[in-house]
Formats: sequence, structure tokens, C-alpha cells
Amino acid sequence: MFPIERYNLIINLLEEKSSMTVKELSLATNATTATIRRDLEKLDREKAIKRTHGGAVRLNNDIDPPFNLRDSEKEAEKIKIARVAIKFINDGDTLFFDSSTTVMRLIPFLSSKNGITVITNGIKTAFELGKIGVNTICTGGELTNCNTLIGLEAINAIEKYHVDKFFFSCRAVNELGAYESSTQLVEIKQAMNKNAKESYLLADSGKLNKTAFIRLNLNKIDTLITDSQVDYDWGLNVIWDKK
Amino acid sequence: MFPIERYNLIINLLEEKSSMTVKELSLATNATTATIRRDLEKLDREKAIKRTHGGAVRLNNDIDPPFNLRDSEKEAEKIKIARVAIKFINDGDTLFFDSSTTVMRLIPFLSSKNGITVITNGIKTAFELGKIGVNTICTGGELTNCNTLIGLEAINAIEKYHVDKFFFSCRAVNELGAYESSTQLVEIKQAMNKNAKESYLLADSGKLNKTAFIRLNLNKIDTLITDSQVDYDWGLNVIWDKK
DNA sequence: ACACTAATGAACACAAATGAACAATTCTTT
DNA sequence: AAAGAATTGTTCATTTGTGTTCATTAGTGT
Repeated sequence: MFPIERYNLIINLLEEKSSMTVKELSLATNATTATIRRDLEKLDREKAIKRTHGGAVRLNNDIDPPFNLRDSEKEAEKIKIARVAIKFINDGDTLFFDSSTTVMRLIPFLSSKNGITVITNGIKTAFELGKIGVNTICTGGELTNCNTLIGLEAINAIEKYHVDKFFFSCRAVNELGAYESSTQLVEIKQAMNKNAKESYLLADSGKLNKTAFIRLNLNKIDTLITDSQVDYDWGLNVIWDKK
Repeated sequence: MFPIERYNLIINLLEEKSSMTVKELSLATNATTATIRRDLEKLDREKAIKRTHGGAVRLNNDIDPPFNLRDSEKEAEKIKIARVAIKFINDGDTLFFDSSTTVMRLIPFLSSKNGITVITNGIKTAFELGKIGVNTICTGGELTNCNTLIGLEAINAIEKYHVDKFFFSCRAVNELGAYESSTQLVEIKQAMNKNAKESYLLADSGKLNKTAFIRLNLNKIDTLITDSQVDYDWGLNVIWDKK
């Protein structure tokens, strides 16, 4: 086995198991513990894994928990957007929410509304909605990123409901449409879009005029809400924070 | 368990429970109290938690009081039970978990297993499973208590899967069966019980010989796991924490 | 063919992590 | 306030993992 193969194997094993000892890795790769230690040192330097006394753990793992503090990125913009978006929600509305952090910023403003029902594929979104007593329905599905439910189960759940409004975000937007990073996310959003009377795309200005991996058609999107003035005419209703 | 994993576990537990004693943490992590004290000292220095006499509390005390309150009781018992229960889970098992906090105490011990898949109707349960990289499927449904998914949607999801083992808790147990506080919870648990080869009921000793609103038949329950010796013969396999 | 380099394993002194024991400290109860 | 209980910090021993050095092997370039 070549070194590179071993590195990949180690990374894959760690992705599956979240932590492994040097001994386990040595057994799995047919290399001595000395070699594994050298590998781990290198992979740690390259930030591919996290070295620990006795073995290594996956990195990706602990980025998530401090959710409240974590996504300080574009926080102000997201709140601005939420303050605009909340004006489109009326008492008694039924809503689809995607699992994005931008849409989550709407939740605090929802407590002033009455009789709202939200269907979402975001676990944290559901949790936060539940906390403030909003009538919440969660789609089923497989969990990714500790947060988002995807797959057939999720799509089926979404297709059962027909709602008034769909609020969602994306990775990038341009005149051709909105972009996402995986087909599975696109499927979810298209299913929600299809079964909503109106759709609202929430995207901070940093996402405008960019692309990402896969496109989501904008056909039925009524309104793009963003945080600063835009001049493009993309054939849809564009609203931004005026102040 | 590596030190880093233990640190994360401590922080996660505190995030959920707002305060834990050194003893409880020692049970939960399989480390002696001396080690926990050293950990807490370190985590306090790093401002990740707040050390107190007898244990530790979390720093940002602003999140989800309702869920925490109910759950602060019987912590040590729940962890004891989890330590017994984990022995029944093997690599590659497929599992149903209910949304109880008792079953959640199993999660930290799951990271040492390989190829586990869990289907749950608990949002927090799903979230915690996702964090440690366990393959997780969430049922859909209506959200209650910020945590539990119920209703037809949840039942339908459960009925699609046939698993090896079902782990659950309840409000009370006696010789006639297990009791729950609502019919909807009973429906969920019966659906899971039906589609699992083996079922394990986790109940602290305070729940034994009590009743609650509605009964769940014990027919297919193989094993009751509890935290102290019991003398009753209820015609099922009863296991308790020996030490 | 030759010198050179990368990769690996083996050996070993050193360091980290932990548990156990116990005196000192802090909390609780009366 | 004093006695008793619980928790803590400290020290010590043990286990386990680590980094380093050295020798060997196999591949690379001239």
C-alpha cells in the first residue's frame, strides 16, 4: 500500500468512526504504529484530522455544537433580511422553512404571530420553533450535517402538504436561478417550492451574482429578499432592507 | 475514550443539562472522579464551562429551560442504566430509539461501536447522534415538547423499518406493563416495538411498581434494565446495575 | 552502477494520562 | 459554632503512547 492510499484510508476510517487509536489504525492498514504516528502527524499538520494522545479524531465533528455562537458570519445581514421577510408572514399562515441559518433568523420574530404552522426539514429549526410554541411539523429523512433531513422520506413528507409560503436560502443566486451544493438539497427545495403558493428566497448580498454546484429553477419564486440595494432586473420581485 | 472526546462530551452534557456533578460526569464518561476534576479544571481555564464545588455548570445559561428542568432528575440512575444497556448493542446493529432522556444517555457510549444505524422520533436524540457520526434517520411528525415527533407521519415512518433492537423508556412500569402519559406516545412505542426483533425497556427504579395514564403491553419486551436490584417476577428478563 | 532520497520498522528513553490514596479544604447540619 | 460529610488538591505509581535515533530496504535520477 502506498502512503497516499494509507492517508486516504485513515481519513475514511475516521469519517466512519469519529475516532480511532493508533493501534486500530495500524491493524487496519498493516503498518506499524511508528508509521501511523508519522502519518497522523502529517495529516494533523494538513488539518485533515485531529491528532490526540493515543490516536486521532475527526475534525469536522466539533464545529457544530456551539450553534448559538458559531454562525457569526453575516449575522447582521441575516437579521436585516429576517426583519424584512417577517412582514410577509400573517397570522394563520402555513409555511415551509428550509434548514438554513438565514431562515432560522426569522424564528424569534414569529412569536408575535398567531396560529402559524411551519413544516421544516431542519432539526434545529424545528427545535427552535418548538421552543417558542409554534405549531411545527418535521419532515422525516436521513440526517446530514447534524441538521438537515434529506432523502425520499423527506420529499414524501413535503409532498403531502400545500402551504401558503415557502421561505428558503441557498448558496448563490444569479439571473439564471438559485444554486445549491448538492442535488439532494435542490430536490427538497424544489418540492417545497412546488407546493407553496408563494416563495421567498432570502439571500445576503454576498451571494448575489455567484454560482455554485447545481441550479434550482427560479420559475415560481416570487420574491428575493436581501440586505442591500440591488440593481439587476431578474424578472422577480426584489426587496431589500431600506435602512 | 480520548481526552478530547471526553472534553466534548462534558461540554455537550452541560449544554443540555446546565449542571452536572463530578460523580455524574465520571459515570457518563467512564473516567474516575480524579480525571473529571482535572478535566473540569482545564475546561474552566479555557472558559468552556464554569467549575463549581461538586461539579460544573455551563456558561451561557440562556437556552431551553423547559427541556432541562424535567431532565435534571435521576441523572446518575439514567447513566447507570445506559452503561448496562450499551452491552446489548453490537457493531452493525439497526436500532429504534424513542425520544427519552434515558435513552439519550446511551449516545456517548455509541461512539465506540461501528456501523450503527438509528431511527428515532426524538429531535435532540437525532441531533446528538448526528454529532458523533452515527447513521441517523429521523421520523417525521408533529413536534411536541420541543423534542418529540408524534402522529401519523411518525408512525408511517417507523412502519417502514424493521430493526434489530428497540430501546425506550416510559413513565411507569408494573407487572401489567409499561405506562405512558399520552396515547400518541404509546402508539409510537408500540409501532417501534412491533418492528424490532428485541426490545429493551430502560426505567430507573423510581418508576417501578407505579402506574400512569395509559398502558403499553409488555408482550414483546425482552428485557427491563434498571439501576438497582428488583425482586419482582414480571415474566421478563430483568437486569440491573450490579455495583 | 552509483549515490541519493523516501519510507519503514525497531529500540528506547521520555512524556502524558490516569487511578488510588490521603490530608486539607469546603459545605452542611445540627 | 462545631461536628460530620463531602469534595478537593496533591502526591505517587503505573500504564500506555510518543518522539527520536538508527539501520534497512526499495525506488529515483544521473
